Amino acid sequence: MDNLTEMLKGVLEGCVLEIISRKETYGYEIVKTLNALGFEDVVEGTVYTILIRLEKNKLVDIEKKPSEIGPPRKFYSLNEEGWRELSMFWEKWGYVSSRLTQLKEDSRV
Amino acid sequence: MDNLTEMLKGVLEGCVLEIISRKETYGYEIVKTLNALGFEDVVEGTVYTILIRLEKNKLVDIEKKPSEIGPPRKFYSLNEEGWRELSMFWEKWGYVSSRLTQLKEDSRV
DNA sequence: CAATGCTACTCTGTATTGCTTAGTACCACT
DNA sequence: AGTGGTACTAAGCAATACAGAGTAGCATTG
Repeated sequence: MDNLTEMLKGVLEGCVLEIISRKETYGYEIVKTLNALGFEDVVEGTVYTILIRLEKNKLVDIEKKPSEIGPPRKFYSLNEEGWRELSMFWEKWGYVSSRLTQLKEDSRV
Repeated sequence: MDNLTEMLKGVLEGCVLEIISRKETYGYEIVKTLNALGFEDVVEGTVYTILIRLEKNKLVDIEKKPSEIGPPRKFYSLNEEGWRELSMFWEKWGYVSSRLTQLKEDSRV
């Protein structure tokens, strides 16, 4: 799927929160997870800026750990505020999603 | 629902296209339609910038008509390219939407 | 006829977000 | 020494939605 950029605004951060919520993980792995999920064009630069934002907004805890196959990794996990934010994200998504679905369905009547 | 701003990026234009596709309409009415649809905080400034963008991208035909209850209205209708864009929008939406749903469902397993 | 309120459009500037591009650096393998 | 995969950083750009102010037509009310 081409050029989803604009449509990903506002949802990509939520996806990253969701991925982190599953298990402690790090930037590079998050990129691969997103790619595997179908967001194939999401690149490192994008994810790292999101991670920095999450850190600045105090939604994550961070722990640096060495890796055996490369440079050290920064592991992210959600803190309490992060869980709240994730919950709010899904709530918003549900709202917007249902309105869009409704709009689309109406068009077929 | 509060502060959907970021999540509306990339979908609001599609909503406007969809609304125009139903019947020839004008900016002010589009705002009211969006508000009624559940996008209550969408204001005129936002819609008019979208309409100007649609015009610039040659996705709409425009006709100015007088109104009996106020200033004249600029009526918008989709041209062929507009219909193509609308179709692409729903395709993209379907894609993103299904990935998000999948991500959310996975989290409950 | 002045004031108010609804209708209707225009314009300037701002914040946020994701993307691009480039760079640094660690490690394993050949 | 060179290559390729791993892993993070950082500066600048483009697109979008929003805020806020202004202009203007028309109807109703006092």
